[in-house]
Amino acid sequence: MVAASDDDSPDDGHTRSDKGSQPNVSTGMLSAVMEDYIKTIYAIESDSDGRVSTSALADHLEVTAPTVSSMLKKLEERGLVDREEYKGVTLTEEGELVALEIIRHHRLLEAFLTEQLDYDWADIHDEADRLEHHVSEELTDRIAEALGNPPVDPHGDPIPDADLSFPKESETIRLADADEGGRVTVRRIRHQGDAELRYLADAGVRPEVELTVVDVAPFGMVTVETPAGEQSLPEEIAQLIEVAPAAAADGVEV
Amino acid sequence: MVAASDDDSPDDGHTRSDKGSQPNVSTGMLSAVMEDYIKTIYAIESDSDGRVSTSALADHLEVTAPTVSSMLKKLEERGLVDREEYKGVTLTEEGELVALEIIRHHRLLEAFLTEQLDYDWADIHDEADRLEHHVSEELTDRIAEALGNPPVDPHGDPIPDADLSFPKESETIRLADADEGGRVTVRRIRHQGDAELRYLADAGVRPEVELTVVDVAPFGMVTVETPAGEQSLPEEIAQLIEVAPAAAADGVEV
DNA sequence: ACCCTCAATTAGCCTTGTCTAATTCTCAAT
DNA sequence: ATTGAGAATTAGACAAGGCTAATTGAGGGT
Repeated sequence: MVAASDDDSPDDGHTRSDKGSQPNVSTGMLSAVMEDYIKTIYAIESDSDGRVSTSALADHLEVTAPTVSSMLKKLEERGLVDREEYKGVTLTEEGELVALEIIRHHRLLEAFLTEQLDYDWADIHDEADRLEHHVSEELTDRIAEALGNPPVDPHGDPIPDADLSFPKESETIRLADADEGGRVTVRRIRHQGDAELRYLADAGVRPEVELTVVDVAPFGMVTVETPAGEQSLPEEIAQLIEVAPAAAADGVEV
Repeated sequence: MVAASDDDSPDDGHTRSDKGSQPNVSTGMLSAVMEDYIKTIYAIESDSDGRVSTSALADHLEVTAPTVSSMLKKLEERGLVDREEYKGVTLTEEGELVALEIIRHHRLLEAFLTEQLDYDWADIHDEADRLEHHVSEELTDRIAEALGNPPVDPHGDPIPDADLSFPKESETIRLADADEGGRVTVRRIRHQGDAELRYLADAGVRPEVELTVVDVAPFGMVTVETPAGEQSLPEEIAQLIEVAPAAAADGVEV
């Protein structure tokens, strides 16, 4: 009964055949590790234009440069990145699709964890990071449906559609650049680690919340009035918060 | 295990002092593969008393016997199995706890997929098999809570509590042993592959459904009246169905 | 132009989990 | 008691991902 013809387990990146021990090279079926590289290349590409360097990847992925170097060669062979020796890589079209797929998984998982399972907004990253590589497209789509195909995740980051295109984003400015006395709605919180998220969650600053900008100090410290009270935010933090004028964004719909 | 470290010559005490490698040894971090071995050992142990043989594991896991052999040594080192050379293994207490944890993950995931995401009852196995190794205890417990801590999964298999003890099970008999003309409620469907589940799902036979046993043929073919009509089930299938008298099991409580 | 530094790559080894081929052990049948 | 079949284990390889040490390339400063 080993017959199993369509036994697809995209799960571990091991050889899937019976006897022939034929490497799964061809297309499809990336290992979780490769997916992480692709996702990270995409992320770095997104906010620092140009090629992505070996060392930048090594930093983000917390592995050594030689490890990255050899993986980049494999990704190049798979046609997922364009590589120029000693210069770094960029994602190919196909690589970008893979990245978007993973981002879709990740953000929908985050939305699901917060909305259906009552997870704390600032505490969902690790769970989603692990799960994103193991949920099927089927499950992803069902989650999306259960949530009503949300355009953004709990941090306000846009969620690619099933066809992997981003929904239209609303216009935003940095909280650090807002006018004193202005009334704004938090739209998105950019983030890398968990520390800032924790900080903001505790301060009651999260997407959908309306703020009044009380004061912008000379060196960037921003004081805002939240529903929970007044909060002072260091500039580094204020830079991560994207807001829209509260008036223009009336209601809940966008 | 090959040449370097994994020889089990009686008097080869050290060799294990490598500095560079971070031994995840101590308890806690098992690989997904190891978890699969543990889970499978538990499953085989459950319905065929005694030690679990290398070849039985090789069959179930679809790997070769030498692969199993070397893995069993590792599991023994981790204290998860008791191993007797050439005789097979049994789970230690600790190994059993690991197994129960995985079973809890698996069955709660199955329940969640069917109840909250509208998955087809017979189609959840693969998804749960992949995910069970990657969901945290936190997530597992939240899922359990969201479902109201169900005692059984969609196949009627009992779900271990958070403390890993099984809930009390209701008394059942095999459908194949039921009296002709009797009225019964389906309690549980035992299964290994997906084929029988598909068969039964299509026949409208699933847990909670009430059946009337129309006929039990000499060689085991059982004919039942389901809400959807009359169905004839081969003996192999009827043996997988556990039922309780519909009268005795009135309501939902037991 | 020439160095010197630092990033990137190559070389070589490790650990997991898997495989095939060869060997060894067990046990039931003679 | 012996033996032979079949199960289990050992031996040796391999692919994936990782690491350290050594080497090579790219560029900026003088």
